[in-house]
Amino acid sequence: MSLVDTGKEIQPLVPPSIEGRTVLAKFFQAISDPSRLALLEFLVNDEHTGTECVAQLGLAQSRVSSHLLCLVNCGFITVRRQGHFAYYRVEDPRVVNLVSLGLEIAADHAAAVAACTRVDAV
Amino acid sequence: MSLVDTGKEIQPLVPPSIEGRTVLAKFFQAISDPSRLALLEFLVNDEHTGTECVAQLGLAQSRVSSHLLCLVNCGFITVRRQGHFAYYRVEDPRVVNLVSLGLEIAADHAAAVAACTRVDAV
DNA sequence: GGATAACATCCGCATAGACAGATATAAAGA
DNA sequence: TCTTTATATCTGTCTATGCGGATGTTATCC
Repeated sequence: MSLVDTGKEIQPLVPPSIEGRTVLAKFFQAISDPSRLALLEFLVNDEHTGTECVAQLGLAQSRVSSHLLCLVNCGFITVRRQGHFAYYRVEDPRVVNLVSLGLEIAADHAAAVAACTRVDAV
Repeated sequence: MSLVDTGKEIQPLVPPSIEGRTVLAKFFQAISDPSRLALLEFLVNDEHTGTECVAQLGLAQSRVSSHLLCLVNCGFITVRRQGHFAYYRVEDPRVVNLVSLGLEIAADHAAAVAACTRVDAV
């Protein structure tokens, strides 16, 4: 039951339960980190191994591995294991739409977003 | 220049600069909190004052005020000030599409998302 | 003007999470 | 088997951020 484009029908935008909202919040949190966004960019057009992702980001291998597993768990990328390699890539086209739409909205408010301290305005 | 539905053209999904990715990450982080998602749900069909939002969420007024300002800064809701009241609501229809699409994808991976510790898998 | 009400900001606290380094696991090759 | 390589997990540290309470600011009402 898609909630997209339901027009005037009053449907819950987010789950009414605390559990449901927590899951949705965690889902969005997966793409709330510059390193994980860089991984999405790197994996959107091509499949890459974990080692290639480490080289691309320049972060510790342990950190990149955790980021990749997080993105897999939350459904942003898939992993294909072959031998002792893990090949990651963005497979769900909805992910591209989601991030692109976010970028489009964020671009309209870039200055305010950058200035937003998010909690306890300085 | 919209990046949505560019088909096969290779366009950056996320900004190539660290600054751009940081802004996009902060933007998504605004909807990475159950309380702020509850506010979006509350404000998507009707305009409400800050006091009404406090009553709806059951959190401290200071906290709800910070959440609302965060959502305003990041472009998720708008505020209309009249007298000593502030009326908030979701005005940009893209916000509804963004959150709905997120919910749709998250629902397909709900169990894994809930289990995801996001960092340092237990 | 003084009191009240609505909202914003400041403060300290507690926890979540990003990070690097060390270690564990698993597969491939000598 | 032993070594090497690729990936995953564990540990400790530091910063970010959600929280309530206190205070500041502005507008309305008496």
